[in-house]
Amino acid sequence: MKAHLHTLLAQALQQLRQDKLLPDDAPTDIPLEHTRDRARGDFASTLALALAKTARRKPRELAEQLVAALPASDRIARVEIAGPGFINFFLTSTAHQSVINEILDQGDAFGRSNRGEGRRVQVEFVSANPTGPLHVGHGRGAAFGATVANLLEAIGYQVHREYYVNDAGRQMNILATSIWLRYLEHCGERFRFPSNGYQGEYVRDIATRLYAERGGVYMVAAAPIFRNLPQDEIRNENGDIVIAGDKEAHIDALVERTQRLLGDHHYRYIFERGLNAILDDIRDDLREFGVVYDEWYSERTLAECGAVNKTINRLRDAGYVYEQDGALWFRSSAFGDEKDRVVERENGQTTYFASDIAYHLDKFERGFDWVIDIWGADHHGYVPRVKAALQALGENPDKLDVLLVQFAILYRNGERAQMSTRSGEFVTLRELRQEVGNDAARFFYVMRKSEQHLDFDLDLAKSQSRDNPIYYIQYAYARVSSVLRQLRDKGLVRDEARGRASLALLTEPHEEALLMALSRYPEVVETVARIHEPHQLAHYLRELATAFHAYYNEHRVLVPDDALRDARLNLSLATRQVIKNGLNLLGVSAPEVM
RNA sequence: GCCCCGGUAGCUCAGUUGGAUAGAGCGCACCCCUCCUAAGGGUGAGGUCACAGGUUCAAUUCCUGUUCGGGGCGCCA
Repeated sequence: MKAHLHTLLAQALQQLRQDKLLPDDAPTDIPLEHTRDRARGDFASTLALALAKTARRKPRELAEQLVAALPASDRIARVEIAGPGFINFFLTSTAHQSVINEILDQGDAFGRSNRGEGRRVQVEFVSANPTGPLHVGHGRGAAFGATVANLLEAIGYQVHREYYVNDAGRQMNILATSIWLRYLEHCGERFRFPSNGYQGEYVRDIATRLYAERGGVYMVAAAPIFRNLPQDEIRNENGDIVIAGDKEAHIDALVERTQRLLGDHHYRYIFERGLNAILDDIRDDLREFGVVYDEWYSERTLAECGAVNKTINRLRDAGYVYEQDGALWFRSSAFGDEKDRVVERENGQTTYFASDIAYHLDKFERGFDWVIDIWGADHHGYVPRVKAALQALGENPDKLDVLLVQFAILYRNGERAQMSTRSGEFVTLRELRQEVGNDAARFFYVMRKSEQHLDFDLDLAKSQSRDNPIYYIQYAYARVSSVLRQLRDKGLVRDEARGRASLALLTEPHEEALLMALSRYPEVVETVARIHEPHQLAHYLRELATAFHAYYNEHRVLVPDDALRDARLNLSLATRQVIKNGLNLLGVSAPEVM
């Protein structure tokens, strides 16, 4: 409908241009939007106001000429000029009602479009280090990323969902070492666990499984392991330092000792066992959350195939690498970054940043038209250097969009609840899903603008009332399903064709309001997908549900009049379809019964 | 110090990229089931859109500055 009006206005604009009523340099954009107030029609355009300046004409006069030049349309009841020069369009009832047929014809496809024209876009999200289970912060990235991907798919992009697995580097070595130490504890050895080791209960679980599978083959007496290591930092229960030390140096030395004592073969095995256990857990967790990937991309394979070194060489060849203090630096400041960045350390190891450049170069070389990264907001300072690197490598940094997601803070009984009561660690995504359910979690995570801090109210997410938007929306869906069951129980049969022939009977204000809401859906999807703001879809669905509940409360669907009943059933089913389509994009289920 | 995000009703937040009288939910005060799920609907009170300038026919929206809150500024990942 909006496109139709847009075409009409474009033709009118063209007409005025031909009649030399406008200068050649007049703007060609045509503003058109839904009105907030129905008294001002269905759509309003500020075209005349926008043209007034360059044309040096009175806006109202221009508006009159534009309206006079508008081609006739049977979908428009009348056009009014209001205020300083707004052009207000009032649609016919038939035009309002026709959206029902559109929805019923298109079904699950209603709201989808081909704006993206099959262009390939990669969405990389979550990508948490595989050193432990996902926590609630990752959950927001997962829900947001999955929804952004769904939305882009809905508007015609070919979407590739990817998880970057940081399976190389220091953190993974610390994990392998932690597992081995817990394994030794399981074997009966006693020692002080390193303060910078992975303390989580899941590490013990992996160690216990390792013992069950392999027995005592990795057993080594604890005492020599810790001999002559740099002093660890030791704190008491209150967090006060009891013995000062260098915990970083301690853990690094411990990792080295672990590798030496175990030997390469055994070390690799424990490393792989830990990595796989955690990755399997993350994969299961996300799949249960409705988040599925096309690819799990390994950082290690990048290094192993020499891509990291090759990338550094390419940067060097381009003249953006220099040596200083024994390290190799990338001159990112040449591309707007605030300072240069190390790509290879004094000890010869490449940095995480170097891997990331290679990874992003690889993304571009895989031929994506558009690359989207979804990161935690704490990584925002990282954006300029990645873009700088891409530019230095001759790629177009504008093809990369980085979307930042702020933290989610859990609240229970009005108080912060970041820590799990059971383990004393960060609440995991799995615990959250078990507590509030997948639907509420998916919905609450995307309810707020991503760059806004999210206060996640656990009590609200669990409550079954109007306060809880997810129940409120799902309830609207279930109500329509319930009406259909009632219809059957009364021995009545729905006649869709009769309903379609009787749409003119839908003249109640509540029905018109509902029709208006339904007709907005395709535009909402398109806008929300384009600007990556799923929260607006969540808000739209609540508004749609509000319109339906108000209607349902005021008028009966199952009336004796066959024609009216079938028309209302079609309207109700169209509403149900749109709710389902919208919830589907958000990864939320639409239950038949509640 | 520099960078990013935010400041809108008592609370939590929207505001369709600059439009007409700034919205919703909760909370508060009332009202509505002989009737398809009251897990619902309705009425009312509640605002200097942080502050000060600027651009514009038009600013909550864009620009500059100030202020308050959150986060980030490693040869960590």
